[in-house]
Amino acid sequence: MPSPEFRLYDSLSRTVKPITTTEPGHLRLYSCGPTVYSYAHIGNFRTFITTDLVIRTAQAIGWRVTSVGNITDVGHLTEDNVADASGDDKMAKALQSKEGESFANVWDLARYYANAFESDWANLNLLPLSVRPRATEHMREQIVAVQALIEQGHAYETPTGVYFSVESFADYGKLSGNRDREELQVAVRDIVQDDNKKNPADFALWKKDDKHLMQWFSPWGWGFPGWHIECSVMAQKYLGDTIDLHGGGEDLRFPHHECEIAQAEAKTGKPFCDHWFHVTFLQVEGEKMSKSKGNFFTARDIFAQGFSPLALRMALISVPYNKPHNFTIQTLKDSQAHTERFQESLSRIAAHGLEPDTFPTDSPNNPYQTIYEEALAAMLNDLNTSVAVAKALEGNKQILRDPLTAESAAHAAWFLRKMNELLGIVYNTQATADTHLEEEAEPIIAGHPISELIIQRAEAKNQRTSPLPIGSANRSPVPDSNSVTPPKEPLGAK
RNA sequence: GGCGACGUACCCAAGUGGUUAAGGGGAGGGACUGCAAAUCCUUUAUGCAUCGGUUCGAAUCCGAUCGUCGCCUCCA
Repeated sequence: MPSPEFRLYDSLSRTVKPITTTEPGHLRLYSCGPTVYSYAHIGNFRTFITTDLVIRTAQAIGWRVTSVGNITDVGHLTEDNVADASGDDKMAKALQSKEGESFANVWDLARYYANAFESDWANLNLLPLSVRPRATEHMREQIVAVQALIEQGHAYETPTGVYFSVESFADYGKLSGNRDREELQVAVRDIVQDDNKKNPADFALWKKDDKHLMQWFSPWGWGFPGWHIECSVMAQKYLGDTIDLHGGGEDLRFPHHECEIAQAEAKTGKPFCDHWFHVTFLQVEGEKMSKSKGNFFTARDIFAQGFSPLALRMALISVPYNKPHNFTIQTLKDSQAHTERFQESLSRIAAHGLEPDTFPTDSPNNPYQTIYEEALAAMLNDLNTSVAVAKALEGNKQILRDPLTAESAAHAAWFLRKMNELLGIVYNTQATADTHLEEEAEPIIAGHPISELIIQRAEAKNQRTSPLPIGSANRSPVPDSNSVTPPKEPLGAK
């Protein structure tokens, strides 16, 4: 039986098109992960949940999925296009911040936040990825790739580092539309000019810097890799030269993904990836969420206000991934109520001796079959989560209306299992004792609207008061003892 | 300058040419209850930013206009 089409908007061709797999029924996808210099925020998770939904939807139509999502645990420069070596390093900066005081060094800091990230990941019911590579553990591969690019004439060494030559790769700009020379100049408008670069748009593959907090020895001396090289190298290592699908936040489209394409295709001469998805940035209470504004929330901030992780998950997917989504306290409250109604169904079903672990995987003549199929069809149509969630609620409403018998309870259990496999909003199958929330939840919701907290926080920020009203409560300044290991001497570290 | 998204009821939001414009929230009415909460039932857009066009037929396609927003810079 041919598998149904899984249609997804492709940023490269700018059309909605079916996902094709190199190997029939086997999807290989790469999703760009976070730089772990702080706790991941809800906008990060909109992106990661989108990848999770791609995986779940693919599995729902019987595909095998090999998923790779990196953790960037190298600081890089805050301004990656800046050619001089004076830019600040994200992780070094974090280490110098108030919260960073408790860490002995950047290695500890990265390890702590990477662990926190994986814990949030599980709490939000995200499926484990097949491979979760870290940049620091793939230094050799990155160095080898840079060497290859130099040998092929796509890269050159300068006194400050190694740069990729944009002119050597004709397709540079095909993803972002920054194709001609002049447009490119504007796209990278704020760069600091470095006379060592042949072209202002050339980007760093390796930075020479023997003062950097994280450094490795290379054929070009002590230094660290450019930001873009890790992803294309790790994607190709685990998924092959050509991968089926690649995604990330919309900010990564340019320059990050554009540079990944250039590096990967220049090196192998083969297409790197034919299908790209980008997740639109979240807004919060009608405003752009950004670090500089201080109105962003970590997942933990939301949990600390008494909202369940599944409620956050549901709120984040209530609007499709590629549409503007204004995240509000109202949506979060609604989602919390819906989550509780799923709980109600689960406990009624439990009265018939059925627990999620024992929910049937098969259920002939199930009256909920149609609703499930409608939800699946919505997901296959460019991840229409609004409709899929509506279907989950519709089915749940019917369950709550039904004075359950043993038979109808089994039908309901099947439905909830299938919806949960597809959307992950009914019950958590990923959280374990290791991923407990660090603090007991605060009383609740109504008295703590996020909108108020945003204002308080912004005011506090303006007045430079400390501690911040949000986030401080659940941010243990002292890392868990088991999450900190002595700084591991990495391969080639000085 | 480049790339892109959006404008549907009080609010969020689905809708990819064809019978009565999903779903959720809110609000009104009702059932249940000693009262309330919860729950259940029910009502709530002759209308889809504006104007023009294509069509037997358009919220859906095309054009123009107005408006809002995002990314390209730290950021997913």
